[in-house]
Amino acid sequence: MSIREVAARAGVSTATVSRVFSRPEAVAADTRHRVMTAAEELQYSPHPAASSLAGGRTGNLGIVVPDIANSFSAVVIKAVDRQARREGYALFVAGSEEVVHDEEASARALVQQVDGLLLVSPRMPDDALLALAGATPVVVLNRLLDGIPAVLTNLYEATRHAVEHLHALGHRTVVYLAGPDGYPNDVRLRGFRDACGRLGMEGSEIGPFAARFQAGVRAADLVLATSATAVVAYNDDIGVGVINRLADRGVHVPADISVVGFDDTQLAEVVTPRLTTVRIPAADAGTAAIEMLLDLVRGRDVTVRSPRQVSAELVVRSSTGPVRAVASAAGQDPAP
Amino acid sequence: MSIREVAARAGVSTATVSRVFSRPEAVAADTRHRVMTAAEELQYSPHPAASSLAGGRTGNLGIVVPDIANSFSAVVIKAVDRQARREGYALFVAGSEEVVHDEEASARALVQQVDGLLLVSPRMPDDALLALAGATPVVVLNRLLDGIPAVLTNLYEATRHAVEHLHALGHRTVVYLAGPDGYPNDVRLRGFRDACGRLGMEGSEIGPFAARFQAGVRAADLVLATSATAVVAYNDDIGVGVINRLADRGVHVPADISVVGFDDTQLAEVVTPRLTTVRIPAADAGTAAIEMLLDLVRGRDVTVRSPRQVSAELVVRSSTGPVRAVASAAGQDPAP
DNA sequence: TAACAGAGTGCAAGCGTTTACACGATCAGT
DNA sequence: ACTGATCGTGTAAACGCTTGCACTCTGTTA
Repeated sequence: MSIREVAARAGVSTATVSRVFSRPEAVAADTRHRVMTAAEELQYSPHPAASSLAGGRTGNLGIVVPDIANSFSAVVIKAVDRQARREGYALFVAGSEEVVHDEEASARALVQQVDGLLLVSPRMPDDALLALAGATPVVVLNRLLDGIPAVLTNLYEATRHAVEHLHALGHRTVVYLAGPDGYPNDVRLRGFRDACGRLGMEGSEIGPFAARFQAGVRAADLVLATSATAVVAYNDDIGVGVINRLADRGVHVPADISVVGFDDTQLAEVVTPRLTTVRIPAADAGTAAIEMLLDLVRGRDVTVRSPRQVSAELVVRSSTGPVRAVASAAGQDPAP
Repeated sequence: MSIREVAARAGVSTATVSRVFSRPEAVAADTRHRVMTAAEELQYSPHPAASSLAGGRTGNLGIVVPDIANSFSAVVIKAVDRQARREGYALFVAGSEEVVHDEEASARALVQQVDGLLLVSPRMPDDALLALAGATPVVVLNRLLDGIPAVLTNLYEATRHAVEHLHALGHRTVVYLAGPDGYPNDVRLRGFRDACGRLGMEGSEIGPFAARFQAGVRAADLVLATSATAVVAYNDDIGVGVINRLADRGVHVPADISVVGFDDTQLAEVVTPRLTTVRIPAADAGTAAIEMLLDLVRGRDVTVRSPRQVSAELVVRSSTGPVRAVASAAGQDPAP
């Protein structure tokens, strides 16, 4: 089951067999057929480790994400896996569980056995990132660093839209529930602050929280301790956690408090009330990233291209509504 | 940055350097230190492809799942990834998107570059599975096949409990919404049928459906076309889809129809009404599977052990309730 | 003191490919 | 008929590591 036995059976040299598998068009048609039948009869297929060693290409790609079980990551992975397989690559996956050290270690471990690496919302220091990018083609999703090809979302704008939406509903005091430190949180936060500033709203922040349901549950009580009438949560999981806890405490959404999330997870469509959220097209982002990576791997584009944008947008549902008329003259509630 | 340069710098042979990295205890302490400092100064680390080729071990594990973005799969992957990294293995992930051919192809592609393979709910034919298992250590999750180490859930019993629960609530006509063909669906179905038979209930089946929210939405209308008062859905996604659509059609859960799901996804706790569901401890299952696999890989246990069980259990929430008293004598509703 | 065990190290033969280079054959252009 | 491309194939040297075997030392044991 090595190349030699195929070569012997087909009456050719190992070089020819090798070429049949790597550059078939460089081999005469009849020779090629002879080799291929021999290979099939022997159930031969090239040994990946040997190919990598000799050829320098591994045929593998790698992706490292903050949390595999997180819906956003999972969808990205799925899209990437799909595309990778279609292009004949196998995919390594590693989750950093949000700890920088593991993230770096995973990436470094992978770098030797992949042809390219995709980093999702990486939190490692700039120089670590650059070092990786020096060792293998790297594309990042959700992070901006000079010299590294990136896929970004227009989350800054989308966050502003979310805040404007709340403003339009009459909210004037609003709180942002921060997620784990890093680019994705930063850009939301900037968008939030800038929008609040521009619109003259009173915006405050609590956190950081883990990007999970339970963290949202916990956050809800902190929110109630403020005078905010609306909350912008780092992601849907947190947002839904907030909604749940608010319900337990008898606070109505959106009548008493409005909630908006991020990601447009399946969750968002399914909770009661349905969650207003900023949709981030995870699958598109994943696909865009893997495409850039493949271009890079194949050396198609040595110049580092400008970051590619996928566009997030606010999806308005039922978890946001007009602020309760506290001492307002403009009461417009119909009598029951 | 090859072993030779490290050897030269440390004044030893390449064999010694190799041993320092593979069996450090076989090298004298001072030599080891010399080698390690040399390696660090040179930023050396062994080339995986070369090690695999020469040593026959890859240091990689692989997992193939039906759908990466599905919450159950994602949690399994997360648990497996965690454990694998902890043990020094890198992890390949492949999603079959529920198509048998892709599943087989992925598994076969991986088999050459891993030391062991974990298949989650595989649907490939028995002989394909056995062929794989002949080529590399294989553990399956959610499938039973003689000679292949497996991790199973006591889903048969748990399904029975679900049906008994419905029976106790007075339901007599119940429908099962099937998921994709395969072991996981089979065992639910058997449990369902047997329980219905035993309890004298009228049980029917519709499907198969894709294991997704939208499929559940679609299924809901089919359910309403029957006279069933309760539905057992293949998983939470479908169950939640059903609930959603029923709500849209003005049918109340659980007042008019009861719904139970499987998996105890985050979704289940968050929808309104909260979903009664059979909890399958995905993380435990993943961990158990990877542990078996590692034992196998390390040759600790050549005898194929009996399938390991992780235990599913019914979690009763608000989506199941007493059947509506149609023409029953035992009305017990308090007047409003 | 001889014999021997064990620890530590080096030598060198692989592991299964890829690919630069060389070679012969075929073919077009002159 | 001669030159030079072009095509198809073979030869053989890597690629970077592991490991069986042999060797040299130190101790131990008798």
